[in-house]
Amino acid sequence: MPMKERERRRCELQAEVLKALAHPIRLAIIQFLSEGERCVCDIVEYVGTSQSNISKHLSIMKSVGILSDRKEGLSVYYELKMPCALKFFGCVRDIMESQLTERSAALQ
Amino acid sequence: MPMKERERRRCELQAEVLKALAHPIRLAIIQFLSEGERCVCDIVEYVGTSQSNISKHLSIMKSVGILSDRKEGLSVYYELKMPCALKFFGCVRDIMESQLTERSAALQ
DNA sequence: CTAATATATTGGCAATTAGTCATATATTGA
DNA sequence: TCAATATATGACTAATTGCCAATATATTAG
Repeated sequence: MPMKERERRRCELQAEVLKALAHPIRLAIIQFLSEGERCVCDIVEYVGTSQSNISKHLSIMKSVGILSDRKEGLSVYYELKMPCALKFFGCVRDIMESQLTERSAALQ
Repeated sequence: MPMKERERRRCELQAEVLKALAHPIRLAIIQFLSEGERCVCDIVEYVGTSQSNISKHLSIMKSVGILSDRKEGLSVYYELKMPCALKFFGCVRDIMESQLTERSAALQ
């Protein structure tokens, strides 16, 4: 039997959050923020791309609730609101590793 | 200090896996497969889009190791290789709910 | 071999996304 | 008030993604 409308909407909402995670720069930011809140200038230095680019990625993650921000003087500090994301990355890493294992096994 | 090259590559690989998760139809398929392996025809019926569309989504997920497949006669059965994904969805749901709470609080 | 069925693939187009550059906004200090 | 600094936003382009329709491939039955 076909899926329910309610289920469909739930998937759409989840996909929005996941899309906001699914970018290498945004993952790097999350990784960096896992150590604690940081100002935009430090994130720019760490990731190594333009300030406007970082600012856009931050606003994408903030808009879905992954990050929160706090202004202090000229600086804006961002904080990770989704510590569980880090656990998940371990799971993603397992997938990647088993993939590598399979690929190298296929080469034997 | 700027992030290391190795770290950058790790983020790129992780982003590939996350991108393969970050689509409403693909999440619906994962949800469906969490109950056990299913053939393509059943997935098509459950999700309710074209067969070619489902087939493409399946191949995207298979290519990054989220799914595996097994052929039996005319049918191809897909299986979820990433049970941890389901745990993560609980975390995503928390984010979504706290977002809703904040939004409705903002309306008060 | 031929027809029927299940699945995969291809081409083309519309929509979305990522990045850059330039500019706007906000805060602070002089 | 003015200059300097940190961050955000808007316009634009290039690249990517998602979908459909049509077609290709593979398996089985007869």
